[in-house]
Amino acid sequence: MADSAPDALAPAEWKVMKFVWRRGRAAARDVIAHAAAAHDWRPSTVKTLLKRLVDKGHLKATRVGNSFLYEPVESALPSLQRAADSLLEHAVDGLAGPLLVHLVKRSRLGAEEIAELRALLDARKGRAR
Amino acid sequence: MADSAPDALAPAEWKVMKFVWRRGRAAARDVIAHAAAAHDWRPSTVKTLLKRLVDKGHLKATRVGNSFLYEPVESALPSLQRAADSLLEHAVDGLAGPLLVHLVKRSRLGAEEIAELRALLDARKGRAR
DNA sequence: GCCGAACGTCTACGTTTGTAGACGACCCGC
DNA sequence: GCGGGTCGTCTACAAACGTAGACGTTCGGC
Repeated sequence: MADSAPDALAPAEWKVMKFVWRRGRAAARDVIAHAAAAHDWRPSTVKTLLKRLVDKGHLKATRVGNSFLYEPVESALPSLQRAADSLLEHAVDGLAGPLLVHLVKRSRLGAEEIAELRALLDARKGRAR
Repeated sequence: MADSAPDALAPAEWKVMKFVWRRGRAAARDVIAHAAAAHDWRPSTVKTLLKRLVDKGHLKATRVGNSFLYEPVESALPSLQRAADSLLEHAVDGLAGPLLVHLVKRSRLGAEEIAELRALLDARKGRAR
């Protein structure tokens, strides 16, 4: 059974993870500085979140000197996909379509991504369902 | 101003709302029966959730006899869209694309919806961003 | 007109989340 | 070698969530 999917992220945890994912890895001080500016969080708040994220298995902490270097255990995509899956589970009836339309409208997509999605839809077309 | 978006739904609340959305409206007894079968919830649990949903403004309760008839204040789509928006906010970097790809793969779409999405992507194509 | 079944409300309690202070350990510069 | 600053841990507490029992009210059937 292995460890499989870690616990889902709470909103405040997403914010921390998002920062660490962007950096690749970060020291507490970086996260603290960012969170102070972006969310007006006190250092203690960030420390607590970092610890919880390590406990939950989302971050790996490697000792460096007197402190830790935090890095994501997995890339952002799997977590996003799991969140997306649970979103889809909530889509009643035939709302998956309108929901996708909404998402596409709201997304900033590059030309390549648009092409990829089009290709995917074309492949789906024949054997829809 | 006005009342605007109600609070976000918690996981257990989504389950209740999903049922009510499908029915259009429902009496407590219907929800209780469904939840007992689907989630093994005690009647009290469902009653509490129904009350919280009414308090949060997701359900409207109209007295009918000795009980209430519950119906959604808004259709499922707006709630789903709000959930989708918060999902997109978590999408770091250029992950919106892969995320959409994942969603399209996981979704059961009809031919018409596929056509609509394709048209949308075509329109996006030129002035991709 | 009374009784039982069903309904909604109140209360409860453990867990998770958001937010944060206190404190002891430790490393680096002087 | 010492002191100051930084780090992580422990503790705290309110609010939200998940789950549920107790209870008073009330509607419908007999």
